[in-house]
Amino acid sequence: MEKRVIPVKTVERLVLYKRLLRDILAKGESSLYSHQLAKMANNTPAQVRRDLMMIGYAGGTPRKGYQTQELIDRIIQILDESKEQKIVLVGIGNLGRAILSYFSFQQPGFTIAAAFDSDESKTNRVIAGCRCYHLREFAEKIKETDAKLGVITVPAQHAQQVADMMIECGIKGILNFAPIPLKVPDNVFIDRIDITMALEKVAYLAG
Amino acid sequence: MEKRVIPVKTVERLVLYKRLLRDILAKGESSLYSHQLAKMANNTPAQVRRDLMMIGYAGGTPRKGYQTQELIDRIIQILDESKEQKIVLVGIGNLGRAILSYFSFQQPGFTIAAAFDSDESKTNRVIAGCRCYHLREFAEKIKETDAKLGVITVPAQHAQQVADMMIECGIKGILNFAPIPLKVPDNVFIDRIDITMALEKVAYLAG
DNA sequence: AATTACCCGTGAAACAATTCACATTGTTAT
DNA sequence: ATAACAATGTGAATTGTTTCACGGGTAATT
Repeated sequence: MEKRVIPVKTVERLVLYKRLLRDILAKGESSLYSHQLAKMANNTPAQVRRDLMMIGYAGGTPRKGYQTQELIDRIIQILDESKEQKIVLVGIGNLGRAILSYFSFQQPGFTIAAAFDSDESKTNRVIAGCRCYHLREFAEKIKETDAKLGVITVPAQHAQQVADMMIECGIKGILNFAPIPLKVPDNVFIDRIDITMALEKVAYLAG
Repeated sequence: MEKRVIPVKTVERLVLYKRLLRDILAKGESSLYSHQLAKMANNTPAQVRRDLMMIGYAGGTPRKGYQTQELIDRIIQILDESKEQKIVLVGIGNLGRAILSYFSFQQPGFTIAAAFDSDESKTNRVIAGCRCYHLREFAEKIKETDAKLGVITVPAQHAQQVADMMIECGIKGILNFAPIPLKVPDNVFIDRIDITMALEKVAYLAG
């Protein structure tokens, strides 16, 4: 019985659907059609229905659409947001701080449990409600917090060793903002957000 | 004679290859094999060769590999980095400021020409070398700078109207950090970086 | 109650991306 | 020289993703 039957692309859209559905619900719409969700998600009704099929949801009724709340519940159940996810962040530069602020007062379901840097001048304080430690305390703190997710916002040349350290300490999922791909074992999931690449891509494709 | 023959995925990898090749060159390696580049890019030799085929490059020699410099030049030529790209950014919050700092003292080829916000307390000053104006000056300043790319770092509920304004003013490529898809005409290219979605994805796939 | 219009669920088709596999060719070793 | 090798370039096969199209069912209308 395995779970990786849901393609990554579909997972991405499910996260989006969940947010859009919450907006819908907040507007008082207790039901909706696939074409409405598609319009908000910038895709097609067929895509929406296919995605819901992927998670084994067939609770729509032909003329009435889907029940907003029920659909949200189902997606949450699939994405398994039962527990509050603990995150650790390494690299308290501009981007690291921005992410700390970003998550401090939004994003239910996620808490950044601790942040780390190798620069003493950035540690032993609290930024956006998050305690900042020196890297040497990493192993210790990660045991205390039991975090399973890591965010890397250090310069490229240190990213791999930070990832290695995280994995060593039991981190199972990493979001890497450094502009290089990192090597991780198969049992660790890693995703990269490369802002410069995104801009170069936009520059090229806008040309 | 059109250019959109290169798939977006390939463009992304080309940007990466370019950076990796520069590192290679800096290390004094004047030539390399597809499998070496593949290892650094976390993909396969076949993928590398296929990507180079997409840009019409066939300058490799069977036993000797590719000439690093020549390959870099070819990629740069395809990505067309001849001119310095002017960018405008809207939304001087934590993330906006982080991106301003990020680009101020790195990223050759890109300059953030101006930044904007609707909050008076954030404007009329210089952050990371970038002048910050009130949104009402947007149209005027964009004409002065002749920027063609825009970055959106405002909250979700204002993102669409900011995009509309950008397009109105002649912006052709947009990088959107707000967590909702935006509607833009076909002649404008838009890409989205959704940090929360990325984290939710990592959380799910790491589970 | 029959008719109409609409929308869901899904098999099949179309399309896109990646990987395979091999002919070709330059390099090295004998 | 010649043989053995190693790497390229690419057609074909495979795998993954999106779109099409239609059967079936539900609600509103006549």
